[in-house]
Amino acid sequence: MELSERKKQILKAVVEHYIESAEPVGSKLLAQELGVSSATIRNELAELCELGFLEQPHTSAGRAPTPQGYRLYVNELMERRTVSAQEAERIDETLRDKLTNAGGAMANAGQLVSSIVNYPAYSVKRGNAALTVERFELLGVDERSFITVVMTSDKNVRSQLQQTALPFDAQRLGNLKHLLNTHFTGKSRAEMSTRLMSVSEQLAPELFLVVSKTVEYAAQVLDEAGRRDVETTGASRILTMPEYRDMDRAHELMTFLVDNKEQLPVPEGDAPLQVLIGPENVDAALRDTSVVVASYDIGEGMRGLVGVVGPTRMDYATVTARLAYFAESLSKMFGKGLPGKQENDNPEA
Amino acid sequence: MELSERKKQILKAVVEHYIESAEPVGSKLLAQELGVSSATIRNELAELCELGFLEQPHTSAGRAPTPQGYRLYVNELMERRTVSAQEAERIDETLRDKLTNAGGAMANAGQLVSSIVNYPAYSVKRGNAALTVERFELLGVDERSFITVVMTSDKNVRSQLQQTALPFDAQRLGNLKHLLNTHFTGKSRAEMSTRLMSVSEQLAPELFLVVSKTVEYAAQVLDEAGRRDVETTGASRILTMPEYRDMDRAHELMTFLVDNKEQLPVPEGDAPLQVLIGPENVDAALRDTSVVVASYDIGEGMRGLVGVVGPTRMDYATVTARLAYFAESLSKMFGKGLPGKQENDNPEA
DNA sequence: TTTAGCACTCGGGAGAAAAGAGTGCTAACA
DNA sequence: TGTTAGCACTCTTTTCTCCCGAGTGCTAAA
Repeated sequence: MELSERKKQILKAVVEHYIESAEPVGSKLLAQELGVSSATIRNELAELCELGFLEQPHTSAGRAPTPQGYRLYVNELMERRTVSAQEAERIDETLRDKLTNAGGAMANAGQLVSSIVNYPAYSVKRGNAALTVERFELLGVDERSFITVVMTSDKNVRSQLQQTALPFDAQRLGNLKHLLNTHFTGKSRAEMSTRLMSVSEQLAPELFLVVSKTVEYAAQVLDEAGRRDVETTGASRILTMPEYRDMDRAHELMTFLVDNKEQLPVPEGDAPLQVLIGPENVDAALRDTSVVVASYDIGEGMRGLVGVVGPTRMDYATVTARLAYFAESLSKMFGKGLPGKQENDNPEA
Repeated sequence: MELSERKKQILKAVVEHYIESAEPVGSKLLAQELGVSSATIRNELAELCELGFLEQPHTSAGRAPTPQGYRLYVNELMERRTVSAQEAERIDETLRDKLTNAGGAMANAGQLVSSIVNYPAYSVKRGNAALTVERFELLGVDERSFITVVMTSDKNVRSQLQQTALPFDAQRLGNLKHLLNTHFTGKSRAEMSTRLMSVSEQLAPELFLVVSKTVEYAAQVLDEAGRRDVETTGASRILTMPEYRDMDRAHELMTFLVDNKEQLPVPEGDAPLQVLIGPENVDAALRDTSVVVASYDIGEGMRGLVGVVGPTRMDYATVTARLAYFAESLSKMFGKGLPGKQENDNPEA
């Protein structure tokens, strides 16, 4: 059944007041706002309650939205705001300031979002499990150490200094490099391991030790790049919100954000923006929080993910607008002006 | 004036009870513990109050230690425990588990300590401002991109892929590398900048662009290595402590730990363990918290730093014992079994 | 110097009462 | 038929009071 126009108006007003005050809203306030009597409003409110959009904490209290109420609000009622010029300016500035400095964009994204929307936030680095090593390089340093350089198939480069038990001259290093590049490039982690075993038979033990160490390092690099990585920030912001006056609730959510961050929602589709309200979250610990999550383009067909976590009474209009703008800006930044990829995926000034 | 033996005993008992219960301790409990009458204890307590070691929240309450009381306790009264065998085992295990995985030791140290002592903790990566580039390497990838490898004077290696506007063949790359290694190694950040300017005159503009970009990257690497870096973890642990029942206090400390972590105490001397009690902290935000901070050896004359933050009612005996043991273990791990340095200073399995 | 005894202080908890906010229902009204 | 005014009712929150208990300081005796 479609709600009457007035009911929608009332529901919208209730949601917005509740979002602002965190307190059940009564008929009086609404009456004066909509220009009808409080009795009329009360009739409507009672019906909205029966329909499941509103609820009363107790008999003689005002109404608060149910998750279903928020859902309708987000889907239909909420004005789809775009950020104001000042907000845009502020976000752009934050982006410019922080992102050009050292430090991975992913790690920072959550932090930035959190400061932009004033809720806890998280960012997800999606791992690429299909990554392989594209090229090995070995640079001699002295007799017993050399630099291993590994370039992965997504053009990231990493390197480490490696000590060896036996002396390595330039020629040996060349041979080793050739061996690595012929046997261990373009291989998955698992393939690298099996290949390592088959190679072990053909090599002197001391040499094999060096090969295995180098391959191990490469595997480690791939692991790290392939790992899905979730970072949360701004968890302490919830302490200012009335729903987290209760220490236990606050503590529960905060420890969840820190210790179980891997379980934060990571929607599959490429929807630019997604809102999960209360019980729509699969994880029990999030059953009375809402999550807004946006994806952004990091180039080369890859997408990053940032999300915001807050009470169901979250300011959806503002959060969605700002988050959308943020994701858009970030996509743009990755699209252009990226001269080359660096170790930590951080774009260069 | 030196305190009588009995006064010390009483003070010690008060501190320990208060540490455990967070509630002012009365004469009755102490009387029964020390085998004298409560009246006697009361006299002693009154004197300890006058001397500034104890205080009363209000007239008819028990006594709680003042910072001065804690200080005496830590300096003289506290039994200098060593960790029990189980504790040691647990710490060793935690260390083995976490530290061998990917991820910098410094970043992890705080996290480990926090889980070991059950208070918020922080770790400091001391920057080395005197760092220079020891060696540049350039590895051609294709016509318009090459890998820059930078080895710093502390034998760390970092690398990035770099795009160029004009095509670069092997010979040009060789020249460029030679130029970088003759002009920009062993130089401080500032020197590198001035050297860059003087070099600019002798080079074609397109070539200079590439040089400057590479040098900029090197500078960035030095910056990052030179930056003092503080990481905090476990801030949410305070929410279970009675002194942070008050949301405002909890919020204040938590935001401080997140946003102002650079202001956490970093003692200068190489004392293995240092305790800062309440107002002994310079920072106002820490005036009613205590900090225990330990330094550990990361080899090559460098020292790392880990600290614990908690209420003045911190369990000093346990914390100092565990932290000392942790720092010692960490030093040992860095001392041996470190085959070579990696990018992130993480020891290899 | 220690102890028993006692009057006193103060915070915290239990109720009771009052205040306040908001409701549902009924009856009148346009 | 939808809207409104009025009113009794419900339930929470706040305030006030009272009382209890824990603990003290002081005094006088051992």
